[in-house]
Amino acid sequence: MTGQVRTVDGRVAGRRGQATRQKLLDCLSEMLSSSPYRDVKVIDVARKAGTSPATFYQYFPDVEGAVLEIAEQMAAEGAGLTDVLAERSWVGKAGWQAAQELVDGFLEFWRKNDAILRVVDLGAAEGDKRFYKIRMKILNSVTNSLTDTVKDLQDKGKVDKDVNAAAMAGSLVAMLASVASHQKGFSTWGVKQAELKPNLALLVHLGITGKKPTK
Amino acid sequence: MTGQVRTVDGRVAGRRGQATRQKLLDCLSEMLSSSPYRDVKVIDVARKAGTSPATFYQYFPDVEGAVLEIAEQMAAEGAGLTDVLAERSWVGKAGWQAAQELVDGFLEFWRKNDAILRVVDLGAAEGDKRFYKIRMKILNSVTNSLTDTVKDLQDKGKVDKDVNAAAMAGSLVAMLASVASHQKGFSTWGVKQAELKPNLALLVHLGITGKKPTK
DNA sequence: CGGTAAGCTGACGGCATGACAGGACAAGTG
DNA sequence: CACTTGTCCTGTCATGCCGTCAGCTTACCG
Repeated sequence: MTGQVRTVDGRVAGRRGQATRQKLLDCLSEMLSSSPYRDVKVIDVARKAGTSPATFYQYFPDVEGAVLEIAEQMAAEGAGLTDVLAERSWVGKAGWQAAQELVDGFLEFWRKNDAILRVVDLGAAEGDKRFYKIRMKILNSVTNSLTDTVKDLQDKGKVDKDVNAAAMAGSLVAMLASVASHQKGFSTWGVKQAELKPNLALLVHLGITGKKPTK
Repeated sequence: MTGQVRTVDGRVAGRRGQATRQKLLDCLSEMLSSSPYRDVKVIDVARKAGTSPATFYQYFPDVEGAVLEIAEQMAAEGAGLTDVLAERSWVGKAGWQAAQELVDGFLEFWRKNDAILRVVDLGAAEGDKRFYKIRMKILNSVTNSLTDTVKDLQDKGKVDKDVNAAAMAGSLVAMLASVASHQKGFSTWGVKQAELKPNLALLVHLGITGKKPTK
């Protein structure tokens, strides 16, 4: 299904090739964490990986292409977000707990992968299809799960019918993502992480169930 | 207050100088709307402005510097967001209206300035102080106003005391900003703008007042 | 051991960067 | 009108990154 890993000029990559390819990706990842996206140069990545720029171009069309690759890996292995939500009840105290754990898991996931995520976010915001597809892929597990939850509650008559489940879920997820990327901004602003989380959880709970949580 | 406009090498810019400087900024703005941030080159901006790269470097240290300048202008002139909220009541039907108008105004503002805003967002997410200061400046009017509203409702006993007003306001604003940048993402996802807005307004209302709106 | 494909790199033309010195230009002065 | 002054712009240049190619080295296989 995944197909073989191929070089730009069509050869199939063998063991050694895949290793250098991966090393390049790792180094790129590191670079993205330590310097602004705009200043990440192919030559630096190559140097850091102990190889030459030409090698980089053998495996990736450009920096963007490599970033997409990293994001793809993250989306694949990083089920990360999936299990945060599996089959949870949103009624009563369990609901409050679900909201809290969702927030926790989400922020943690974002913190771990912030460098790539903000590049993906930029690409998506710029309207690049490849980027917003992968962004969706990453957020899908959470968004879909939340959407289903809302629909479910609507069927049971616990949530107003005029709520658009997908829009609500998407908005909440967007909020979490945005807050996660700008945590530093919040703290200079005088809001500590510890204070932030319960408020986010509260908003999530309000959004999903329409009611204040019972704690 | 603003001080004189100065060139990089310290001279004060006269009438003609300010004009070309502004032209460069305008062209940069356009460029940012039409091509990815990473690919915006000084030479292109200069060409578009009918001048040379050397001229660009006379007025700005680099592309980042110029972007900050544009953002600063936007923050200054673009009170834009301020009047969306002036002295509004959040009780009863008025509250629902306030929420709707806030969402409307916010999305509109973002749509108008999306190109610069997403670059500012990136800079802020990357931890650049200059960028997140200006981001705060832009969002401050709304955030502060919302914060005050929440505090006010808390004083009147209408909102739980354990809500952190600033965290709540900040989170809601972050949500609006994020959704605004990714509207295209939402639409490929099957959620139309018209459906999005009321849901955002609902969330804002829930967050601020803790209650469902009376429509 | 020879053939084949994978893997890597030196080298190169092309282009962007960023600095400088000097020319063009407007405005004020005697 | 010539002269001065200070602003404004650009030609040019050294430097460095980009992206490609030909060609060399290495690994694998019969």
